[in-house]
Amino acid sequence: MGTRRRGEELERAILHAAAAELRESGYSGMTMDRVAARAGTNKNAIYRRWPHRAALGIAAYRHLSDAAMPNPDTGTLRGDALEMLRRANETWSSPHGTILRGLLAAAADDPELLTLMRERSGADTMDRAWLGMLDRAAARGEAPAAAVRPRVATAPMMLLRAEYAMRGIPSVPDEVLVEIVDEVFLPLVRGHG
Amino acid sequence: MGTRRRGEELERAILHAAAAELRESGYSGMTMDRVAARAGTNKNAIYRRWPHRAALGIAAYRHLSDAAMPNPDTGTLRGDALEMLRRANETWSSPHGTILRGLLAAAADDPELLTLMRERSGADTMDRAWLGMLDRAAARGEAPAAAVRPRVATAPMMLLRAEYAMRGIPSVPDEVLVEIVDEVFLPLVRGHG
DNA sequence: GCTCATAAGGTACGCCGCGTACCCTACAGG
DNA sequence: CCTGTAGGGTACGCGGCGTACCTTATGAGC
Repeated sequence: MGTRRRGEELERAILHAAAAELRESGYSGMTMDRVAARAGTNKNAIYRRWPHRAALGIAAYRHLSDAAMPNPDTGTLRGDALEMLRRANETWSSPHGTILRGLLAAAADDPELLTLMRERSGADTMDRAWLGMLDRAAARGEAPAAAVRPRVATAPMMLLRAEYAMRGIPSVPDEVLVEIVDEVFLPLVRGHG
Repeated sequence: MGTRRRGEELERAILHAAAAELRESGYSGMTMDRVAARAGTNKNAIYRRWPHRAALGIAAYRHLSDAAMPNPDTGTLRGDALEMLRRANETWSSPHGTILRGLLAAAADDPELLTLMRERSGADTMDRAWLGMLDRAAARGEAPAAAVRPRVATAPMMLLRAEYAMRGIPSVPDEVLVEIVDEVFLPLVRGHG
């Protein structure tokens, strides 16, 4: 039977299969044998490309989510912040996020993987978006200029992340997001005046 | 040879061995066979008491750390907060903390284990300590009464936790703790006026 | 077209770790 | 003294990762 796949085509097939496994079984359930079987190939082809399961997991996750970065502009700082948190919450509580958390958990005792993850999960982009948002609010006179600081900008996402880590899993209720904004973020911004 | 250990004695021996393995190899390196060998017994005795590795890990961790809860009273809110963060940072960056993080990572996709962990890791006690601290500050007139809220009280620890999750591992530098206090916690409290 | 290095496919295997089964042996308590 | 219970010893099944080794297609270069 002709047509033996090669190079890029095969690579995409593997990533596709790995992503599907991730979706269905999470990272801890993604086995190399099943990925190989599903991609209609064998483990050799995989190990020739990625050194170990974790690397494949990360690559597949990236392939799975090319999440566009939000940049809301509701006109008020409160609205923008809430919107950002809600989108993040949606992303993280989706199957997507479950996978991401699984990966993170697996990477927790492997610094190398952790940095790989951070690079590829767009955390930096996210932080910059928050800072930009704060900056626009300051320009509108809605926030003191002194509040435009990384620590302030990243605080809400940090809190959301921590909330996920605390609760077992699925989704953080919307009230919590509102609390983070109204009881922490906005007072925090105000407090910098 | 006489003296075959039984019941509680044996149980303690197992926990002791498991704790030692945790210390030396972390959770991911703690194998049942080695725990059994080190305790001078066999896996049967272990599985008769704990249903799986994770349960033993948690029990051993608890056995390992009966961490006393701090309750600093430096006279200022800033001093108290910094002290609390520093102690937490010390705990978490010690071998102890590494183990705890390993356990947490392992428990990440198992809600049952997560709740078990939370119960036993004294997170609630910690939160109450922070709230008490805030309350005393309010009583001294150092903080507005409106700032005495759980979300506010737990924010610094949440941020520290998130900081650990972000960076690969070991210890969060002291400057970060200071930033959390000066750029987030204190402005946040002030902002509730 | 032919040749040949290269990459894919097939398969089996080593290793390790978890959890279980089975049988033997000490020991406590009646 | 006898017996049930719990500990000890050992072996094993299973699954998953990563590796080894050989066979087979394929496309690039002559």
